[in-house]
Amino acid sequence: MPELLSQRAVRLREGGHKLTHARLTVLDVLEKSGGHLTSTELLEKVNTIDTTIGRASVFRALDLFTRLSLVRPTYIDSSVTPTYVLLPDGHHHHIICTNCGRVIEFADCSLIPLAGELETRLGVKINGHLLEFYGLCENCVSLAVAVVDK
Amino acid sequence: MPELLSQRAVRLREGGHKLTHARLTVLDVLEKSGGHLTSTELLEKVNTIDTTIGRASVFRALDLFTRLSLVRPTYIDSSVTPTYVLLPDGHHHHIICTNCGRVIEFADCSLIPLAGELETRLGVKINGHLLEFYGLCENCVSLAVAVVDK
DNA sequence: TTAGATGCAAATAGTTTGCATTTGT
DNA sequence: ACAAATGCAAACTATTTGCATCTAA
Repeated sequence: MPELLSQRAVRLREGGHKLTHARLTVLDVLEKSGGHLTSTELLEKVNTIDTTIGRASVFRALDLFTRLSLVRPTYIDSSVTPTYVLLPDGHHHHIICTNCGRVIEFADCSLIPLAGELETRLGVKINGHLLEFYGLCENCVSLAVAVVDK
Repeated sequence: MPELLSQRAVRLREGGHKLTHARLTVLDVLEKSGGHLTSTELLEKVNTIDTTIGRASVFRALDLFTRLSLVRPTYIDSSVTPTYVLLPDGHHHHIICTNCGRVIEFADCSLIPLAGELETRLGVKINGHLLEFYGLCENCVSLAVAVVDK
């Protein structure tokens, strides 16, 4: 357990949730790993730190963190188990490399005006959105160029 | 099984894959549903059409379709099982009513400049995107207002 | 002190695999 | 004809639940 509380731990407490050993350990592992862990990987890492923390608590922590938007499950390529990413701020999107599966996050998105326009034009009320770009990451672009160059 | 082949079925065949009854049925269900089915929902719907189609074939079809980019697993809200969306054929996007499940399509999207900017800033190559808005459709907005008015 | 959280183990859900059989081309 | 795909059932993996106990506030 870390001595000083991370921003996210503070948000946990402010949400009226207890800062338990299990939760803080899960959060710590996520923060140190940079995210993109499957629940199984997470469980393993948590258990190398503390063998007594149970499977269920890890899942319950993930569920809670997701509801609090501290974390978000993502699905890359055809894999079936989600990987969990830390959400640095409330709003970000992904560029997914269709070659190597790498996920790049970016924060800015220019959709608010579009959302507003759709609301007035179609009479709907928009509360959120999902935006993902697909393509090649920097590495895979280079590889593709290298292949072409041959 | 639909009498005339959808665009996606054609792409399947062009990829050298057989147009089997199981695959066409899965595709048909996906296309008629507007997407966002979990594997379990999909399996159920497929089995209301044809009881003899097995679990495994549905999963194998989903896997194949994903590799061919006909479909993509996505996440909405905090649910843990992916839902499968059809990747758009032409260029259009969805507004999904989170209350009644209605899907509204719209064509215009202002993402091309953003994509271009990301390409230069991050060194990636962007080939496509998935954009969905979540909210309330016109009907459900009215209902919500009615409730508030009481 | 006590509501909320936990660990455990058992139950359930979701997915994959091996193999004999069938089917699309 | 025959490679590819299927259905089935069993294996496997991932997640959830019930409950007695513990712990952070």
